[in-house]
Formats: sequence, structure tokens, C-alpha cells
Amino acid sequence: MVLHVDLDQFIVAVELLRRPELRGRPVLVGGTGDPTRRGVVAGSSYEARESGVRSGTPLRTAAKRCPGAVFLPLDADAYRAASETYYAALRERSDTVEEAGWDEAYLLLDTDDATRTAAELRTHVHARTGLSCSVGIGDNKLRAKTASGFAKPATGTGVFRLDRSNWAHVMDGLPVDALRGIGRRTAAKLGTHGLRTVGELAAADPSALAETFGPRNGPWLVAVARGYDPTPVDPAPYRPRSYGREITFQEDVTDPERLRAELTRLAALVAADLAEHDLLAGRVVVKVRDSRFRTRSHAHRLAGPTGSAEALAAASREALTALPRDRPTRLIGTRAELLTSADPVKEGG
DNA sequence: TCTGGGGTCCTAGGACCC
DNA sequence: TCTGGGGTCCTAGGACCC
Repeated sequence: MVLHVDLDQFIVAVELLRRPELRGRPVLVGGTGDPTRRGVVAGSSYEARESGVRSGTPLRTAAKRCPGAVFLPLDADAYRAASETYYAALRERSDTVEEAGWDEAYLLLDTDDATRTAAELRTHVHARTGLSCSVGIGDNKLRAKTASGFAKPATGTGVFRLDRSNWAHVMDGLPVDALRGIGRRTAAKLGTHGLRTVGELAAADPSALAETFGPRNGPWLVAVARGYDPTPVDPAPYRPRSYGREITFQEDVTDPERLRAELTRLAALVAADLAEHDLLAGRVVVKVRDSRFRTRSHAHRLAGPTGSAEALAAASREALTALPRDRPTRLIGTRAELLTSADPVKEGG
């Protein structure tokens, strides 16, 4: 069986471990923790969600909707550390663990009693980390992932199972964006074709959808609605394909020198990431978002693979010249791509 | 909803080649 | 030269996820 394990309100839960006095209160984590500044909510406690504040809500909006909330700054190092403990615990229970973010994992397990195994896994994770999790059981990754959503504390009991026998019964009446991979845009587009529920999409003709959504994407949408997913649980260690840094200014910036200076600073941070992982970059992509929230990017190929902060900064500034700056800039960022090992022996890996 | 920061993957279209 | 068809590679942008 495939198990999808998902920590409950992960970011908030890690904060509560060291601030137990906040338990039971609406807690919101995001940005610098100052709700008057630009930023969005990254983690919200179940109490805060009752006020309609969830991940992605602007901090300023959150403060209005949930005036009694406690705001905390993001502490990525703390979450990373908790995540490592969590994965170590999971690897004690399966040799085939696929990382799907800090707080989500797929496990391949050989078991006669998946429900009992899942319950035992929850106990184990809690004992090792102090964190609670929900477990979805499925006959593939998609069904396991979808199942864990039904296991969440707000609506479920910690474990839920979805397989070919009950998928249609559980899913057919739900809106299409209940499916992983179908977001707001695709849901709206499907809606214009009269496809609003999972059941309607599952019954659609894959080749008809290929016309509108592409030869791969169209049939894939129908397959997902039917609960099909051929992808295996992949235990290979996670290897980033890119490293980037970006910043949203508190006030939009018009001074080009300020933008170049910021780009130089960000490139140095990216270079440090590359150095830490013994990687070189073959290309840099600069991203700029203007005051109207229009986002543009431009790539610049490096002369050869490099991890040099100066080279990355120069390439980033070069790419910036290709981007229009007719409006004030809200965000600027740079990303290193086409990564190769800095160690010649490992080259190509 | 005045809308972060970290990513991945897919697609359309242009450049280029034979 | 009013100009096919096949292919590859690259880039920009969109969509999505945590």
C-alpha cells in the first residue's frame, strides 16, 4: 500500500512545541511576524482558520479578519530541523520514503492491515517529534494523498483510505479543484466546458479534452478524476534543480541602482547555497514583478558552469537589462539553474 | 484577498537545422 | 523564390504545490 503522511498545521505545530502557552489560540505565522507589513500567512492554527484565515492570506487581511491572533515570524531553520526528525522517524518504518516537502511524505509499505499500520505510524511520529499527523492510505500516490485530506483533524479521525473500491463514491460529487494538480485556473476552464465535479470530469472523453488542454494534459485530467496515477513512490534523495532568492520590497522601488544592488545581494545568497551543496550553475533567471503585479523573467546563460557570486551577480544584472522597468518594482529575484556538480568526479550526477 | 518565498513541471512558439 | 515537413533546443510564462 501507499501511505501519504501529512503533519497537521505543520508550521504552527512546530511553534507551539516551544510556546505551549499559545495552544488553543489563533496563531498565524508568516513574514516577519508584523501584520502591518507586506507578506502572507504561511501557517495558520485551526483556531485562526475558523476566522477565514488560511495559508496565502495577506497578513494585513489576516489582522483584520482575526484581530485576536498571535503573529509570529517564519523560522525556516526550526521547520527544517523538525522536518529532519520527522523523516528519520518515517525511515524507521519504511525503506521507501519519498519526500514531498517539509511535512509530507509517501511511504511504500507491505502490510495486511494498512489501517492498523497507519495508526501505529501516527503514534510513532508523535513519539519521535511531538507532532501529530494524518495518514492517507491508497492503492497509488494520488489516492493516498487525497485520502490524507479526509483524515485531517477538522473533518476526520487521523486515518482515511481511498482505493479503486470507494474513490468514485467519495469523490464524484466534489468540485474538480479537490483534485491535486487542478487549481483555480484549470477548474474555471473546465467549468466553461460544463465540467464542474470530479464525476463529470471522470466521465469525460479524454481525446475531446486533448483539444482544449493539450494532448498530454487533457487525458491526464480525466485520469486524475478517475483516481489513476502511475507514478511510483520514489525514494531517491531530493535533489534541487534550482536555487533562487527573491524579495518583495515594503515599498515599490524605482531607483535602478537599488535594484542592481539588491540583485547583487541575492546572487551572493544563491552562490552560498550552491557552495554549500557543491554545485555550479549554468544559467541565471531574473524575475521582476511590477507595481501592477505583472511578473516577467529573463534568462542569462553563464559562459561556463560557475558558483562564483560575482559571476552570478553580473549575469543577473545583465538579465535585468532585458526586462522592462516602465513601472515601479515590487519584487526582484534571481535563480540559478542547470546545476552540475562542482566535484568533477560526480559530474553528470 | 493589494496579493511571500521556496520550488517543479508543462507548453507554446521562435530559432535553427536538414 | 509566397516558400514543406520533420526534428531539436531554448526561452518565457503559466499553473500549481507546500
